[in-house]
Amino acid sequence: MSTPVIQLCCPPVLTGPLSQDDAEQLAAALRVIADPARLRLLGLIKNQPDAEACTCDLVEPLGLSQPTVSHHLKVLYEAGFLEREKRGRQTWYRLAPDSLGILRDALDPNVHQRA
Amino acid sequence: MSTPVIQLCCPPVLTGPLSQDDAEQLAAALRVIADPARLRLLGLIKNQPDAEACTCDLVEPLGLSQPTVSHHLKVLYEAGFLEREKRGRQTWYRLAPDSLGILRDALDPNVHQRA
DNA sequence: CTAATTCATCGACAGCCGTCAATGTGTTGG
DNA sequence: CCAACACATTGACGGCTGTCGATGAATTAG
Repeated sequence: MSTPVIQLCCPPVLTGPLSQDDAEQLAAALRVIADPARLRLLGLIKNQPDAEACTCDLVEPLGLSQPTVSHHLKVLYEAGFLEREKRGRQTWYRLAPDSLGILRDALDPNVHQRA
Repeated sequence: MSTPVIQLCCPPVLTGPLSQDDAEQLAAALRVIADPARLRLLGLIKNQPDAEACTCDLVEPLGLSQPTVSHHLKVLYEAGFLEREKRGRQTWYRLAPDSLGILRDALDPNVHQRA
């Protein structure tokens, strides 16, 4: 029932004028990672042993309350940037493959081809 | 006196845990383009004759008021995504070279190298 | 069964931001 | 000069969202 913002959502920005719908979808995806806490979460998880982390590993490094960390993890998960797996009483998060890559490609690969 | 958000601002997200400052700078840059109107502006300007446009060319395609368009152009300009030139009574905007490229590179070029 | 642990959810608050109408500033045309 | 034009700025409003404390739900340990 989640709403994967990152999923075939992102036409290139500069190859042509964006439609209103395309622009809104891409903006929504960008808004998810346009937050310091969420950017740090991605880096923290990626550089953990086995490239995965449970919530408790992330609260202290971020310096935010546990509910706030949980909130950010949910936003990232529902947008498709993270995968989630419950093991016992903890929840483990991993990076979803290629989610950032889709966004990166939307920021036009052909920036060097000047007009 | 502007504050060019895009200028050596963006360490890669995934190569290591981001510091609080780095995360805030990158988030600030992303927040500038995490808006449908501003994304559409970039595409509109780029695909105009000579890849430049004055404000009056952009108001109607965007479907927003002239003050709002002016506001978005100012945000994009001050962040370093647009160049500005006054000619007579109109103001012309062009894409700043490689501004999007810097952001794109910050979204980790090595997404495919899994852990 | 009970207590402790881990995480998610809820409700509330404050600050940020996109939007517009109204107005101001500078430039061109007659 | 004066009127018209192009654009920027101001002030105000409404909605969104990041944050937290308090609480709830699920799992494990004893």
